[in-house]
Amino acid sequence: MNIGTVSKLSGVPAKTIRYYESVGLLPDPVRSENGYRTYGDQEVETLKFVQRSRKLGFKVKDVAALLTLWQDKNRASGDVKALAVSHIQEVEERIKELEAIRSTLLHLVNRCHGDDRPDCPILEGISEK
Amino acid sequence: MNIGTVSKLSGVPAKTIRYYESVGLLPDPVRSENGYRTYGDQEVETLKFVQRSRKLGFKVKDVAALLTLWQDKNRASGDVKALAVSHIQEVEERIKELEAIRSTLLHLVNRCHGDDRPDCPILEGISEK
DNA sequence: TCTTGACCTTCCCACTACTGGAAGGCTCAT
DNA sequence: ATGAGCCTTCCAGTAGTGGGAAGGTCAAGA
Repeated sequence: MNIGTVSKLSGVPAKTIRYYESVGLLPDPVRSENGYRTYGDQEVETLKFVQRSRKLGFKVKDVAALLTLWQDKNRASGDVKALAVSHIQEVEERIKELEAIRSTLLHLVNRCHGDDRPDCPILEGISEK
Repeated sequence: MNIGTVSKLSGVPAKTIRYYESVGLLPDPVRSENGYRTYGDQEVETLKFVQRSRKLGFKVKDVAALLTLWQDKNRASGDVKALAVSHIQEVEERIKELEAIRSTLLHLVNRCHGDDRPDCPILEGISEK
């Protein structure tokens, strides 16, 4: 399988696969005689795992850790849980920040008539706060 | 006022002020004979405005637009409102994404005993999903 | 056989919004 | 004169791609 095929099967763009390889998330693949990267079914699964981890918001470095644990049959599930719990906390913090932003913006927007007049509580709110 | 003073008064790091200048968010300041950037009280206010806009999650390009509107005494408040409303929508979308992530992770974490055993529903959940 | 198109390769630039550091100049106090 | 603490510019790096150039490879059709 060449990189294009793996890309289609896994849903990860070829560019991104090469990037993951360059930062050490994926091992250097076997090359065929013409220099093309060659992959098997296993790599498709690995990439799917990476893709899903990324979609859950894990950073590439965290994914590297998860991947190691995933492939380690003697792993301790506590290690994985610790990673996930810490990530949940980050996500929750981010949600709180965004909700505070949302609330402030909604407050400002609701007081702005939003027509052709220059009077604007939004700008005033930002500049006086 | 030199850049260090403006930085202290506005809360924006000197490095960041130079960066804002380099990307055109701020105009080139007057330079004194020795080449130092020279600022007045107005610039402190501008930087505070920028700082607060950024904390509300507006991108630098959006801040540039807000800044223009802020300084335009003939602006239409509708223009500002449109920017803010569009930003609120982005924020709300991001919140929804993060909440979905949070919910998935919580679900996985709750099913993981998290001890020394290798059995791990989190990794299984990510790889099978 | 030649050519076209679809692959693949590496390399570099751009993006966001800074942040850090190096190397050097200026000012003021001691 | 020397040192601290400013200031200057420029370079590089962060995360995770996207885009594109320049070139090699391969399979199929005229």
